[in-house]
Amino acid sequence: MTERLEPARPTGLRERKKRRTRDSLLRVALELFTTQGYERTTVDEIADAVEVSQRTFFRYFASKEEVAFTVVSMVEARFLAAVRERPADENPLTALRNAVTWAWESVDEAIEAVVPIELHMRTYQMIESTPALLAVHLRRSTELEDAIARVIAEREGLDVDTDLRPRIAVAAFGGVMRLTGRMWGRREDASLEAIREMTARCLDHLEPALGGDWH
Amino acid sequence: MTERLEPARPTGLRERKKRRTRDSLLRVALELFTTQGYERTTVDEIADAVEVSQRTFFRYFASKEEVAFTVVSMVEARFLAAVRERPADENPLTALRNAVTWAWESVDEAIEAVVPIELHMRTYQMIESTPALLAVHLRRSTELEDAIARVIAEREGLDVDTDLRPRIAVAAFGGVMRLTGRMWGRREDASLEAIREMTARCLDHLEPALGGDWH
DNA sequence: CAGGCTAGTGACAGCCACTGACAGTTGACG
DNA sequence: CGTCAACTGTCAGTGGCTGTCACTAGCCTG
Repeated sequence: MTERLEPARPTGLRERKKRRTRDSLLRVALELFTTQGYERTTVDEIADAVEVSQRTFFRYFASKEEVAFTVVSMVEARFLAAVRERPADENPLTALRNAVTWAWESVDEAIEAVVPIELHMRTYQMIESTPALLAVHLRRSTELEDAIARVIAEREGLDVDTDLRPRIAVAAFGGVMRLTGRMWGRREDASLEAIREMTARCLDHLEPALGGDWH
Repeated sequence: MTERLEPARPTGLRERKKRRTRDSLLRVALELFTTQGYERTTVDEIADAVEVSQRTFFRYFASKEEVAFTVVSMVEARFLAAVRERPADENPLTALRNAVTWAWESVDEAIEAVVPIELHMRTYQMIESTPALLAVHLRRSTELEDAIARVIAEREGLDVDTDLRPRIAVAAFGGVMRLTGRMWGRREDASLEAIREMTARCLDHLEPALGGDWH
């Protein structure tokens, strides 16, 4: 959750070199993951392609998994920040809704600053379709939701641990976000308009879905 | 999801022997996991304690993870079955609610047939507090929720893939179930009455949590 | 700008989860 | 009782990941 939103500008020669190897590792890894599959890609392979030792790979990324989630992390951090900055007079669900709308509007450039968007989209699909990664993705999502629930609770002056509403609302909201994220990864219709409309439609279904009779 | 609810009665000597080693592996593994921690327990250790080869361990359990989730799987399967058997005239949320109530009433004996309940409770806590296992647990939970959503959709004569309400309702419900499960694992107050009351209270909060104003 | 300091690296050795291949053992069953 | 198939052990190997240690190259101070 304590994630840099933007990569810091490098200063010295050393820093720049580090940044370059890191970028290379990231890009090559995602490229290999998405073309051959996550499990069928070995860390050695990635390291070889970038011409560093396997050991060096692990100095940049704590695990093979971590590479896969690097970009996702950035996007999540942006969303969390967006929620934090919503004016206090919006009610919870509205704030979340506006935050997600804002986030969607600016994802593209944010991502492109690190890797080609198209590569990230393929990565997202890969995460969703690789059991081991999906599991981690879900855990990360709940961590994010937890952070959001805290923000919401604070906005409303409630205690997250006693009042269930923040967590419940955020959990429901999180479900919608994962759904739209998946759609975006598939890009069946990935225009901003479509995503926004989709998100709105899902959210509109939330309340009625919990009502008594569906007919 | 295609899980035996009850362990089948063994017939021959061979079968019985198999069952015994499996039981031993399971019990010893959970015991070690919960006392030393999951990561600090090696498969060799488990195998040695049961006096079989490591290879044999992997013939009974596909992975180290799988052992940890053996009992959880059983409980989940029971719940799913309970949902399936709810009379068709109950509305979705009521059906889920009654299913979970029924499930809670009979978990204890069901578990005790395989391992001491107290061991399972410790296991559950361990799962929740071990990141790698928590991740898997969440993925498994969504798989279960997916199955439940299908059942609900069918009851209501809806198509899960077009109508969002089943999934949304189940997602929200799933959140509540995980919450109560966690509480039960901790056994702050684990009486059936307390759990049932807790579940009911959570469910009552669902609708209001999604409403506009919380004040 | 020389020379020391240190971050970053490669090479190597080792742990552990997991898998395939092959051979030995032991219940099942005619 | 003998044969067959199931179950198991052994062994060798792969891949993720970590510790150690020596070395090099950027950095900084005098």
